Amino acid sequence: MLESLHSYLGNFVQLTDADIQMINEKFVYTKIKKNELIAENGKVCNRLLFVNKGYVRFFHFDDNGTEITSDFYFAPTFVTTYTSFLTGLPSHVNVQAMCNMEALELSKNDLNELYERHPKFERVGRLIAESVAIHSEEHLFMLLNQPAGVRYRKLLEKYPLYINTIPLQYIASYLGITQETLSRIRKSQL
Amino acid sequence: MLESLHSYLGNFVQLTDADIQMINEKFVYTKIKKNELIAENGKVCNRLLFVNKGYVRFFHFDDNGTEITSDFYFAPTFVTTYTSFLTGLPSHVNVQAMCNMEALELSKNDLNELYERHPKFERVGRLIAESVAIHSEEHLFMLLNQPAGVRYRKLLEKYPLYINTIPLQYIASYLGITQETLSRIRKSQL
DNA sequence: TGATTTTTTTGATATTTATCAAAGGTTTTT
DNA sequence: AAAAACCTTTGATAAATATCAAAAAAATCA
Repeated sequence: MLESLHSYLGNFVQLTDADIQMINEKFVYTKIKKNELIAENGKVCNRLLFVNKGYVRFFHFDDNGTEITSDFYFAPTFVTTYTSFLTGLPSHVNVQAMCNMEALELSKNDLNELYERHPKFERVGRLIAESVAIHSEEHLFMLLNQPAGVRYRKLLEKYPLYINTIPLQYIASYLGITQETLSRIRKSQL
Repeated sequence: MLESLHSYLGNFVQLTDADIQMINEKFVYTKIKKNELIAENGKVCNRLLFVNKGYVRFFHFDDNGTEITSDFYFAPTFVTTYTSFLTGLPSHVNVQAMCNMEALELSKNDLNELYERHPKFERVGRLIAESVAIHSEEHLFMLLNQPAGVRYRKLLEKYPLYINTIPLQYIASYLGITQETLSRIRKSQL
């Protein structure tokens, strides 16, 4: 578990033994059950989780009360409600574990302490922020001006391992369509 | 111009005289004409611009050859094709100046030198990356599962000063609709 | 200013997608 | 294994949006 985190961070910067020790001290092992909410609408999110197995779903309710899935993050990855965590404002999304998961948790205070103590972590923070920005830009591009069937095919190409295991209802709103429409698209593409 | 950059950066970190001098040395003044491309599809983008007046438009062509506007950035702001600049891969978008603009330019090499020399800039980089991530998440949320009229109204609320001055054709694809539809929406909301 | 080009609007029609209701499947729970 | 809960599919219809073509309006240029 910790090794998985080390190797994930190793993609961004080179870690010394001292760094690794600091990491091991700060991150706390947590178990999260399937469907549990990692972050909640209306509450400030002060957690940063490193998830090394499974995936999470981001969702919220639109003006009509319809549940909208806005994002998925697949392990190995950091998970937090980015906007809330960064700004300290209440989150407008929920984050839900889609499987029983094990994770390593870091509080916002501890993260800031890492930032203060070592510029290397500042760099990790920057690189992760950059990857988040790229991630959501990709989602954006997929949504813009392509018919739903094309969007679905692109999603399949991008996450071939996952899409067929995620309940259809969640994928639908991620693509900006209803479940019924996605069901028909799937059928038509067999 | 430089003062505007200092004050913009001052929102993120406290700058010392030495920092300011370093900034003044690295950033180069540039003029950019209306409609000029700041970055181009297929080319690697190695520029980071600080724009303190006007705004830029991001666009690309979809599979049918239709031009899609994917983003706007309004001064004062940094502008770059984020993904290309960060990854070193060719850009898949074009960035176009929407007015005659003046800007301060920083090369990727100089930026990296700033990062190496001073962790403070690493932090600025992180904070800017974070704000970019938030920016594109907001666009994403707007697109997800709301009828076009609602999306347009939200856009108006968010950028009241700008939307009425941006040519309608560009706003349309940003909202994920055609110009004709946007024209009708505008009419219906008078 | 008048001519030219670009942008926006309008109309008619086609296509895509949503909605609502109900029936089948699957999975989970007891 | 049966019951309950949940998820997916199907059908009929309505609503939203796209497309194509042309006219009107606005901006730019000579």
